[in-house]
Amino acid sequence: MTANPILSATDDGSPTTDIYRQFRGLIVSGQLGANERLPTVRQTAADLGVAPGTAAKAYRMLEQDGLVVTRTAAGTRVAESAARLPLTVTRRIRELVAEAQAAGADPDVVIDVLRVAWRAIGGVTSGSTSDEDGTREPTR
Amino acid sequence: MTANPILSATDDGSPTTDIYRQFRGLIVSGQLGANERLPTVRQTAADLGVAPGTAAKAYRMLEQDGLVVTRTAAGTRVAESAARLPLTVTRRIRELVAEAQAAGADPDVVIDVLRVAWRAIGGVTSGSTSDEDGTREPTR
DNA sequence: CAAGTTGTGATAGAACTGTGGCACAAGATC
DNA sequence: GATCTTGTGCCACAGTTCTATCACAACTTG
Repeated sequence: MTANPILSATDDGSPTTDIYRQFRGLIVSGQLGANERLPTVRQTAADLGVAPGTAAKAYRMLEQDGLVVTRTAAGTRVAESAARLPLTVTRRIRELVAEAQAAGADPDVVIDVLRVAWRAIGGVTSGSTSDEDGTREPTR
Repeated sequence: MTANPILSATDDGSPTTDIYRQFRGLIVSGQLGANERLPTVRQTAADLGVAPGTAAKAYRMLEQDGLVVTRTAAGTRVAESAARLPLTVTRRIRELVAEAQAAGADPDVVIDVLRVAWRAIGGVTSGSTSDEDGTREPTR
C-alpha cells in the first residue's frame, strides 16, 4: 500500500493549500485524466502525514472549483468537465522547466519571476487560491 | 510618496514570505538592478499594510540569500553579486506568461502545473523558501 | 559635529490554522 | 438486504505567525 503517493510532501504554504494545489496541477495539466480517481481522503492524509480533516478540506476546494466530482462512497474522481490548460501553454511550461532545470535554477525562484512577469504584462496579479479558477472553460 | 508601490498586495502564503518572494522575483529577474535601492522597511510595511517587523524579517531573508546588501542608515540595496536567472530562462518565462494570459489562465494554476512538471522531470521538488537559493552563483 | 534616517530587537497580545479522534450519512458491493 | 467503503462534521488543544509599539544602534547628510 501507499506505493504510489501521487503527491509528494512539499512545504509551500499550509498543508491544505498544498494538497489542493498539487491535485489542481495534476488535473489541469491532464496528468490526471477525466474520471480518474484520486486517492481516498484518508490515503492522501496518510501519504502526506496530515490529519484526515485537512485532506478533506482540500478535496472540498477541488470540488468547489469543479475539478473533481465526489460521490459519497465512490470516492473522488476528476470531473469530465474539469478545466484544462491549453496544450500550447502546457508545452511552454515544459520547455521552461527543462531550460530552468538545465540552468540549475530553483523552482521557487522561477515561480517568483513568473509572478512578477505576470503582473508586468497583464496587470492583474493574483490572490485566487480560493474561488476562481481561471482556466479555460470548455464551452459546455 | 507611496506613488510607486513596487510591491502589490497578494495573499500567497504569509506576509513575510510574500514580501520576500516579490522582491526576490524583481531582483532575480533583473527588474531591480544591481545597487538599486529598495523601499525602506517602514515604507514597504506601509505599502502592504503589515507591521514593520514583518517587512524587516523579509529583508533579512533577502540579505541571507545574498540578494541585497543592507547598511544601517543607507537603506537596503540590491547586491551587485545578486544571483540572476539566465536570460534564456527569463525569456521563456515571458513567453509562457504571454501565452497563458492570452489563454485567460490564472497564474496560480499555471504555477501549479509548473510545479508538477518540475517534479515530473527533475525529481527534486521544492521546499526551499528558507535557505538555498538555487539561482546561479556567479563563481564568486 | 548635530540631526535625520534606517534597520534591529524585544515584548505582549491576538488571530489563524492544523491536529486528533470520534461518530455519522450515503452510497457501493456482493 | 447487510456490510464495507468513503466523505463529512465536530470539538478542544496546540503551535506558529502577525500585530503593534517602543527604544536602540549605526550610519549618512548638511
